[in-house]
Amino acid sequence: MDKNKLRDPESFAKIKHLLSGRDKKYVDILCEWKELSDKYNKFKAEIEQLQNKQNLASKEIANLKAQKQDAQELLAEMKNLSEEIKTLSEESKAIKDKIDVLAYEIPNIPHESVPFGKSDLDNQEIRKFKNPTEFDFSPKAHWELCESLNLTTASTAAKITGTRFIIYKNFGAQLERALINFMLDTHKKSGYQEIFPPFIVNQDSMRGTGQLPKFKDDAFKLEGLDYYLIPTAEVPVTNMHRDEILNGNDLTIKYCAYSACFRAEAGSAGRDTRGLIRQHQFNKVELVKFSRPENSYQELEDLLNQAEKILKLLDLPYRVVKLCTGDLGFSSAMTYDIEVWMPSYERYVEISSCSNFEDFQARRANIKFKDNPKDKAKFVHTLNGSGLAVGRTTAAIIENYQMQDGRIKIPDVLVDYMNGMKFIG
RNA sequence: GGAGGGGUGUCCGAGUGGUUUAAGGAGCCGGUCUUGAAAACCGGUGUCUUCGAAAGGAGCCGUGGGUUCGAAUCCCACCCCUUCCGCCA
Repeated sequence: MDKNKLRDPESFAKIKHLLSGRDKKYVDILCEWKELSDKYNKFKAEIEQLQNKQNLASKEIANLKAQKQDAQELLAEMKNLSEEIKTLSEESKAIKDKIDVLAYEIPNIPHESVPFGKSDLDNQEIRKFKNPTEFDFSPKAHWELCESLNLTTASTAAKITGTRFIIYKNFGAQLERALINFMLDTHKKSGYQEIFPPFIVNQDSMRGTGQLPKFKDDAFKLEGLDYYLIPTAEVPVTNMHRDEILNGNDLTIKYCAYSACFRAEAGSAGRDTRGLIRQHQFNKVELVKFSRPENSYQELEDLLNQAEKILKLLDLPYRVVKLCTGDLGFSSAMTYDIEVWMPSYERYVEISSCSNFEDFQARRANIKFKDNPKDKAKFVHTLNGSGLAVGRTTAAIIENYQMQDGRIKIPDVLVDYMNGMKFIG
């Protein structure tokens, strides 16, 4: 939280207004947080004054001892002072702990341009690419096609692991792999540096990008260890620069990374149970940027275009929506979702989420930059977006590219990645 | 998994209770000298938080506790790096 913005009454009012777009309760938390912060600062000032006294006396004691003089009186006095400081420190630490807990409860402040709204129904459609696919036969759902073409098996996955896991087989496995390579190659050509990160991270990393402490039920934690399975490559890749001061000349830094993603999906039991749409483990290619604050919204537009490029090259119908305040993720200041047309659902389904976190993650992860060694370090802005969710892309291709005879046409850009194959089936 | 060594500023590195205001060196910035450069010499050079108009104060030697009037230094726990052994794709 930027304290300078809270100090100015006008911008404080604005922040409260924007936060209320998410939920009124956050305004209360913010106010409580601010009150405690002020209180804590007063404590701290008082303690520091006493510490100064202590430091000065300490030197005097050293001098007295060096000159073999008696320091008993001063020592006794300092003992009392030491006790006093200890008591005050304990009190102030209790306040600080409360402040920290509250701080992690407060979501990012939505950008001014984010539409106010309660749910995904209030999201704003920005643009559309192609019209929903029309068929002159009755199209099948991807889970049916996967079954008939022997591309996946959910039942075997259920045996070896459990529900909401999938095994890709044969050309299904190959299509998934082809898409990963196609996506990474495409992003790399656009200047994104390729990263292959660990799929397990520590608690500090989960905290740095905002997954913890608030959303711990959504994550898989390794038993007895301070390790978590990553819910997205955003976590390891953003945290690569945790506790660093970057050279301003190196910005904007652009990364792309493939990873498996692991999500407990707490609270979504029963939704999208069939097919590839909602799994505990799925593949994703992620785009991550570290930007100068003044450029971050232009960078968001570019990031969005980069993600859209994949769908355009695959020639899949999609639309872009701007999320409203009520649908906005906890850490994000502004988010565009890209939704692909899914014939079996007869609606658009999220396939990418592109967000500007401004300095929200940078503050938690302590990522700064400076142009000159003598400058004061400033927080970077972090951004990321899926480019794209691979499993959902596979599903979208299977459904949108299906033919009456039950075969699936391979999108032109993928033919080389499929060793020249033009159809599945 | 076992045994050892280590973590100090941008880097190397000294420092085992009190002028440590973290020595010294390298690098970097500025200056002197020089036709220019190098060398030499002189000066400067970490970061974060908070109070403050400023001066200044406080914190930071891997992290968190503890002992003490006072901790880089002593004690406890943890993390990370590294070497050797074991295991292993």
